[in-house]
Amino acid sequence: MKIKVSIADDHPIVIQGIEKMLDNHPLIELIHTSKNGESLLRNLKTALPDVLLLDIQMPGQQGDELAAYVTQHYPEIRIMVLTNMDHPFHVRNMFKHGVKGYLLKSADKYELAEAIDSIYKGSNYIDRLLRDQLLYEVLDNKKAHNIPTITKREKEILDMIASEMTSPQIAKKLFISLSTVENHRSNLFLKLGVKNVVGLISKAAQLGLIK
Amino acid sequence: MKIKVSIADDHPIVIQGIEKMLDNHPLIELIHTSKNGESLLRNLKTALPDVLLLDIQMPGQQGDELAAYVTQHYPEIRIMVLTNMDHPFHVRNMFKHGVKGYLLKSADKYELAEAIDSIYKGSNYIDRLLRDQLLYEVLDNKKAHNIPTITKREKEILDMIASEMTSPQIAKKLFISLSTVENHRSNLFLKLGVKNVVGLISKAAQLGLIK
DNA sequence: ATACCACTGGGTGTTTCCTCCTATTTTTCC
DNA sequence: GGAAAAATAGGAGGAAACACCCAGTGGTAT
Repeated sequence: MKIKVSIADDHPIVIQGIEKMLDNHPLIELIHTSKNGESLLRNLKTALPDVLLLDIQMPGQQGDELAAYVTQHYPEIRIMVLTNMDHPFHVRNMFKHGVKGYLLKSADKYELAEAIDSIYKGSNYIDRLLRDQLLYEVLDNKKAHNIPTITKREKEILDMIASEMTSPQIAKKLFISLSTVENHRSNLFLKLGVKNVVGLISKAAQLGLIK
Repeated sequence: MKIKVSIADDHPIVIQGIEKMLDNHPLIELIHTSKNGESLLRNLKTALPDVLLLDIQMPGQQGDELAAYVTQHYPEIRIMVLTNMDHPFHVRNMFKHGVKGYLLKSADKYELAEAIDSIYKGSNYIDRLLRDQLLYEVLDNKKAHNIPTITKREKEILDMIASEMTSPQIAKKLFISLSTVENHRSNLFLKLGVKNVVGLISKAAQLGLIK
C-alpha cells in the first residue's frame, strides 16, 4: 500500500516537477493535483490522500484558511506546506492551522520523499534551516518572530503607511487625531520589533501583512 | 533536428518540472541542466544549446550578469528568462542584457513550448500580461518603470537604509558627511519616483534592488 | 464588577527626514 | 583632453518621525 499524495499549487511547473520527482517511487503515489482551492476540495470528494502538499500563496483562498478547512473536515489528511516563504513566522502560523510539515520549494527529490514519508509516519517535518531558526528563537527566548496579534485598526493604518501616506494624512483620512495615529504606529513598531518605518515595511512584507 | 534547450535554475522542482513538460516533445530536446552560474558555464563548454532558459535569482551570479556574459561569449544562444518576477522593469533590464524572451514560472507546457519555438525562430517572446503592461507604458508615455541607473554608491546607501539605518548612522559608517548621504537619498527618491523611504523600500524590493 | 484591551487623545522634546538651493572635486568615458 | 556623470559637502528651514509620558472611554470576557 503506497502513500497517497495530493498536490495543490497554481504553478504547472511545480506540479509537473513534483510529479516527476515522485514518479516510479516505490512507496509514494500521486492521486490527484489541483491548481486552486476549489479544485482541491472537489478532488478531495473523489478520493482522500494520506498527505497533501499545499502551497501558501494561491489565487482565491489563502493557504492558511484552506489548511484550517481541510484540517477540520478531513482530520485524517496530513498537510505539508510547500512554499517559497522562508520566514519562521509562516511556519508557526501554518502549524497553528493544523499542518504537519513545512517544506521549501528549493527541496530536491530526496528531501521531498523523506518529508512525505516522515509526516505519513506521524512525525512532523520542517525544513532544516527553518527548524534551526525556530529552535534558536526558543533557546534565545526571542519574541521577535512570535508576532503578537495586529488589531484591525493597526492593520488599517499599516496599509496606509505602506501606501506612502504620512501620519497627518492618515489622521485626516480616518478622522482621528495625530496622536492616535502615532500611538498606533508605535504599537506596530513594538509588536513587530522594529526601529522605524523602514523596518516596519520590510517586516510586514516578509510576514505577508502587506502587498 | 530538434531545438536544443538548456536550463539554469537553482530549484530542482523547476528543473524537473520543465524536463517533464518538454519530455517527448517532437521538436524540442533538453541537452543539459544547471543549478547555478558556474555549472552553466561548464555545461556550455561541452555543448551549445539553441535556447537557454535562465532564472534571474540564483545563488552567486545574478541573472542579468550571467545573461550579459552568455550574450557576449555565445551570441548564437537565444536566452529566455524564466522567473517569478512580474515587474516590467525586469523585462526591460533583461532585454538590455541581450535576452530574447521573458516567461513567467506560472506558464504551462503549451506556453513554454510556444515561447521556446518562437524565440528559436527569431521572434522575441514576452509573457502576455507583461507585454500588455509594457505597451501600456509606452502608449501612456510613462517613465515610472523606466528606472534610471542606480549608481554603486547609491546602491550601497540603499542597502543601509533598508537595514534600518538612519542617515546620520550611514554618514558615520561611510566616513562622509550627512549632506552627502541626504543627497544620495534624494537622488534615489527621484530616480525611483517615490515620495519617501516607505516608497523607496517598496519600490526597491519590487525591483529586486534589495533583499 | 472588575480586569483586560482596543481605541482614543494629549503633551513635550529630540531627532530625523526631506526639500531647495549652490558648489567643488573626482571619476569615467568618448 | 574635454565633457559628462558621480561623489562630495554645505546651509537653511519646515515637516514628520520617534520616544517618552499620561489618561479616559467603551466593549467584552471571566
